[in-house]
Amino acid sequence: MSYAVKAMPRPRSLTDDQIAAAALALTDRAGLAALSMRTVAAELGMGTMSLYRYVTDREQLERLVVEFVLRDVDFAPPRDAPWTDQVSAVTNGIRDAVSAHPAVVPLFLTHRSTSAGVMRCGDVLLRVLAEAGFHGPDRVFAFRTLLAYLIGALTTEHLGPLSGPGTAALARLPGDDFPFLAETARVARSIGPDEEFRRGLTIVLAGLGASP
Amino acid sequence: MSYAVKAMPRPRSLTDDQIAAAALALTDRAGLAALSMRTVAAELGMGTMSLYRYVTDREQLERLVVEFVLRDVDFAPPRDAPWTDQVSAVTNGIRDAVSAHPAVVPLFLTHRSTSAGVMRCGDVLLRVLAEAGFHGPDRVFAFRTLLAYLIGALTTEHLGPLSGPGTAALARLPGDDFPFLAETARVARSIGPDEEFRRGLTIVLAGLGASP
DNA sequence: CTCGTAGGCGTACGATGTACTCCTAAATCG
DNA sequence: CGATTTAGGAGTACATCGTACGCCTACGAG
Repeated sequence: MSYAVKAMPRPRSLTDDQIAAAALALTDRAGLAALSMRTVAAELGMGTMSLYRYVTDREQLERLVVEFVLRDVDFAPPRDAPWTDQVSAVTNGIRDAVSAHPAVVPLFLTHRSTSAGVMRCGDVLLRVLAEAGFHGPDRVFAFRTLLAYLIGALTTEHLGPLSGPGTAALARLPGDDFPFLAETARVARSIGPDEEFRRGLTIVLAGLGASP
Repeated sequence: MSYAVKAMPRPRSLTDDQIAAAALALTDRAGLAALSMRTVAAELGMGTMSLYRYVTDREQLERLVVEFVLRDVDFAPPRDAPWTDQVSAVTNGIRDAVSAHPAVVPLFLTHRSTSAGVMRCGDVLLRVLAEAGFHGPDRVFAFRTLLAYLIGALTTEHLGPLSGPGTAALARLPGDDFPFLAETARVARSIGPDEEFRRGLTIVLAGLGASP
């Protein structure tokens, strides 16, 4: 051990961001089902098993993608605006970043609790709520309600937006089986996803404002 | 063709319900990851490919499970109660049925738009909203917001209830990185999933009541 | 009893995640 | 400058998945 104690050969040729970008590009282009170790490795121009030098798991690969998408979120809620506007800013920022890549929405659900980016989102949101006067259990309920709405809205938007084919199929139903569903679907077809999300968020915020 | 026009040999030995019950039992016992064509067939005591006589797809298998779980929902909202109570009754009924089988929650997201049971839930909810005076786009927004909350709450509850290990891990964080998250997690540890769901629903209902 | 339908299932194929093992590129130190 | 050492790159292989295909046979109607 007299020499060569610190040999650091073959520097890593890939950064996490390069891997995440390749995986995200692939997913955007061919859908989440096309995301696999083999396809990502191919996208990076390397052998399948080489990818395992940079990533221990398929799960960690997915985490990289989640982190990568969330990095574009702007976390600077206007500090002197009403707290509802601040919550709106943060929530809309997250939603805009995520729904720019619809195919990866399911990954956010799976890795919700193990991603630093997701936790940063949560922390910012909780800070706004704390400054708005939410404390103790009330803050927990407010936070989880917002989170549930955000996750649910992203999910429904991803696998069946109002203006998409699912709603169209419902509207085409003969009115007998599910009359209200059919009628409402006809109204819903003309509503875009942005308006839907913002109106829903307004409803939740109104509910939050009613209690404290 | 003079005879044997109606030969119906070998009657089906399995009902949809039997298949769904077997798949559900398996999933409850061993988790959603253990649900596969082979395991369900084995649970039913038959060969793998025999299952395909009753089910065209893995997807249809999952739909059977969804339908089966939803059949236990009681759709009889108290007709002379305030509409908020009626919405609560329906929503809580769905949530109770689904969260009795936590492992299948992801299936509800995947098959949300292709299951008769799910559509029945939607129709009942829309009827209550219509009778409460919601019309046109307002009804759409109210419906989708409730749906988003329900789906989001089920999801978050499934893969990380407040009283679970995820929250505990957050509470153990050194306060430096995500101070609000850590502090809030400490408060949240003592909140049960039932209370969380009901309080969140109350918030959403308050928001719905504020607008019309 | 006969016959045709449809249930039961064994085999096989492509895709997936990943463990194991090898070869070799390259940075550091003598 | 060359030797040494460590880590990157990759081929092979295996278990598991969904499922297409085709064979055999149980069974009920005639």
